[in-house]
Amino acid sequence: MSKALIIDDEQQMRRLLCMVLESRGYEVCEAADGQLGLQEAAFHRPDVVLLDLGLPGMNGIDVLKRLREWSDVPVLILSVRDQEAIKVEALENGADDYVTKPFGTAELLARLTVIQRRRFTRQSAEIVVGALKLDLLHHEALLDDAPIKLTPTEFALLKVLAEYAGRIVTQNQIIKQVWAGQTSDPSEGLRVHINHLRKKLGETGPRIVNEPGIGYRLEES
Amino acid sequence: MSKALIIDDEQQMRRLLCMVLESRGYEVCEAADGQLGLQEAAFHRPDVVLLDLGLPGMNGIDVLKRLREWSDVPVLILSVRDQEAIKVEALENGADDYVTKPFGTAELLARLTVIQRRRFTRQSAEIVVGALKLDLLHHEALLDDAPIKLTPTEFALLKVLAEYAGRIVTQNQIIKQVWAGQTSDPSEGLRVHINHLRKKLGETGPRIVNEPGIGYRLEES
DNA sequence: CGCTGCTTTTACACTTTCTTAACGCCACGA
DNA sequence: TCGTGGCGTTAAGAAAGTGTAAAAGCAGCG
Repeated sequence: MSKALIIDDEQQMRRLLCMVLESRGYEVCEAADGQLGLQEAAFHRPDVVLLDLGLPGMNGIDVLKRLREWSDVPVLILSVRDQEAIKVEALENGADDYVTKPFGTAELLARLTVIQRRRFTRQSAEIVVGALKLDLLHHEALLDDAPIKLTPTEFALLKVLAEYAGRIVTQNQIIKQVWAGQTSDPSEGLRVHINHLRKKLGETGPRIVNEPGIGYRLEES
Repeated sequence: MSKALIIDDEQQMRRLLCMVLESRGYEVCEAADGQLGLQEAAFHRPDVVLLDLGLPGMNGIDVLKRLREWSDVPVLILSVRDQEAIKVEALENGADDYVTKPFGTAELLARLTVIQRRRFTRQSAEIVVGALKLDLLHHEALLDDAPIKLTPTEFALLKVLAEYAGRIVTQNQIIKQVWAGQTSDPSEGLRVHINHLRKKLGETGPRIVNEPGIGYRLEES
């Protein structure tokens, strides 16, 4: 049985979600604001979190960031419509998916199932892209089963690209995930690290393709 | 069942619209001038409003503005030909679309459906229009599930059009959203980017239709 | 203190994208 | 029939973004 945590200030919404989730066998706990939500998450260790972005007090995005400092729990965002920018920001900060209020219960449950499964598969300690294998446990990169030497920054960068292999990763996303919480502005230096990575990946490994003005994409060669 | 409110001073027109709408299952109420129209809107809370711009007394635009002070209800403008300036003004003041008298009932009903649908279908960071799918998170455009390469400007432009798919977007609205906060005046260059987009969308994708003097509309093909 | 490995900065050539301008077309009204 | 205005199309220069190399900071460590 999975444990779910609901973080939403509206009691009505909490009750609705609670009923829906319990009817599907979830064990549910609730929190009425971000502060409480973080405490509950730390205490109960839920298997999935439903987070309302329109919280009073602490911003929903901030709750997400704080949560992501120590937890990989799947997070489903609940947001009101017409907040594209905020939704994208939430996804870039580690949210797994979101639904827009008002939502159907069928859709809600479907998305919950998907993000729990995805998180489970993504949690594997290896990421394989063609001839490249990233061993997250041992912090090791293998190319054709031969280890290649990567600096910490290069490894983090390649990890981000490999997680979304085949898809575009925005420069903002890269910077947020690789240089999280740092003061310096590495936007210029990103190009240099990409350059180093390309050299180390050589001909046989995946290619790092640039999408001008947007970001990069890792492609099997 | 949806409720529709007709605001038009010509009784003949009201009767025609009434018949068309009722035959499609709408519950219809009517108002003969702007003042009454606002009262009816407040009282009956219609799901869609059909507003004639050529009203006696209160200007149609003013009715729209007053309505928009408290309501998001979709508004379809009824206007006569050769009033481009007024149509643009209406669209930029929150109208959702317009039809030009005389109009076909098929077109009228189609537009009504489109403007009512949009408000409920934005469920994810994806926008889907026929064979086209925009992935806002990954800044990626898919046509028949195959990625197509768009420049940043093209992507932003297509995003605006796709958000309002089926409805008209004025040139000003486009420019405001795509070139937000920039100094240069790209009003001339808009045509060029539209041209590029049309080529990349090809035959299978949605069509970008021009409404002379007003703006553009993205239509499923 | 100087070495070493990593990161960041700087500089410049190169590529892609954006803007601008020009021209032809078409619909419309005088 | 001829202007006129709005649009589609094309080409070229301007601007922005990218690849690459080299040097300059910046820790840790003998």
